[in-house]
Amino acid sequence: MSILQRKEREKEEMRRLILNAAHDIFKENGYDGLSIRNIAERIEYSPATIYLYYKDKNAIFYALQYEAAAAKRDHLLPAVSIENPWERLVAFGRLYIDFGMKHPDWYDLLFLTRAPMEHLENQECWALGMATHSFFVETVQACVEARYFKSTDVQVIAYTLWCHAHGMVSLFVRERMRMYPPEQREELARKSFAMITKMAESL
Amino acid sequence: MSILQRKEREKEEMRRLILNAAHDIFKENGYDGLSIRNIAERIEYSPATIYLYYKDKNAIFYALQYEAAAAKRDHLLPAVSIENPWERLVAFGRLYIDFGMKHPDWYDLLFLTRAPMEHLENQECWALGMATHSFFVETVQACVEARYFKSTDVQVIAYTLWCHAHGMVSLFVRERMRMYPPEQREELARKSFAMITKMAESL
DNA sequence: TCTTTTAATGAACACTGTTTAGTACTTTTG
DNA sequence: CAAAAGTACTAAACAGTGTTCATTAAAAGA
Repeated sequence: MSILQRKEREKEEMRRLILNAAHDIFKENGYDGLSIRNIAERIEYSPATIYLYYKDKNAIFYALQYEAAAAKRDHLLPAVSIENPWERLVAFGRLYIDFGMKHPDWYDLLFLTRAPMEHLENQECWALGMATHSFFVETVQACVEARYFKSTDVQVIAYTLWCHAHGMVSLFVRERMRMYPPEQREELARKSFAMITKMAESL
Repeated sequence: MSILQRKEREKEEMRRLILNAAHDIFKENGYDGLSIRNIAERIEYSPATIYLYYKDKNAIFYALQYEAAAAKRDHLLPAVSIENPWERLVAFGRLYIDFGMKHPDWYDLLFLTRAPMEHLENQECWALGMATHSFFVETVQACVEARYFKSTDVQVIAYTLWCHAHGMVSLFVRERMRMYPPEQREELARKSFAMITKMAESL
């Protein structure tokens, strides 16, 4: 039976080898610069071999997306341990935006890339993202229960805050802020975050 | 001299013929389904001919983006004539979101597609977009002057509102709202818009 | 009419994702 | 141990993509 285990382990190692190569190329050249053929070249196998370990390029995309989701979760982790719900919410928001600004490629992969989501073959990634999202919603819930807001509609509050943060990051990532000089952009983002938190206080 | 005029006119007609074909294919199959070769096939010319009228595929992308910007401006036009600045601002926001929801492909082209913006060869489109944006900022300015807000930082207010609207539309367009059942999504967007306007009132 | 300029294209190049037939090696079976 | 079965891998091909260039056909100017 051990021989099957070894084969299984080797298969897993090969999958990792491919994914690591994909990850490196993605970091160097973005998703546009990532092709089955340059993955194959980097790991010194033929392009056809990759199809023995991943169904198609989408499968590799999904695997990368999972890595991005894990990186995002790790980035947001420091907020989890904050006791006070309002402070936790603010820290979460700040870290979310920080993640997007520092890792535009990963944010892109998670939220901006047109992906064939309808098949939801990407269950693990979706589950991970949902867990993070749930934590966010629960924090809003805690704030509501502690009467930090006048409104009690948890879903709408959470959604509204998320839209604002996502809007900021995606306008930044996709370079749609050219009307503001580069050095002003981060300041604007900071001020806008301060404004939305102030607005939320009297919500 | 008239012969040169005719040539110029014919050149312009050919550019329109190409762009109309591109526009049709884009509407039918999205930007992914748009290729130089299927444009050529539709207008019954060889692919190489297209390069006599457009530098490359990016040039066609820019031309389409301009059409999208014009469509957006037209969609927002009804708000312009509203006298009261606050009502004008609310109408503008509502129409902006409405445009994005009804024409996801165009919104995509304008704000979500990764485009080589750095060369800003797309001056006309940028100018058109800026004009629309300026109108928005001016409306915020008018609201500030009429003391609809406590804050007087026009730029930050405008940016914050834009981020929220853009966040809503882009999460919708890129299908990142699967945690909410489809019939709930529009309602959530409506409620969130109501919430941000209420927040803005006491801003 | 002859020459020059212009418009259009066929064919090629260098890519892309993906499939398939066939080879070489490993494991299992007789 | 040798033959059969199964597995890992790849070369080559297919159908696409954007783009370039030499060549041809037509129009314009002399």
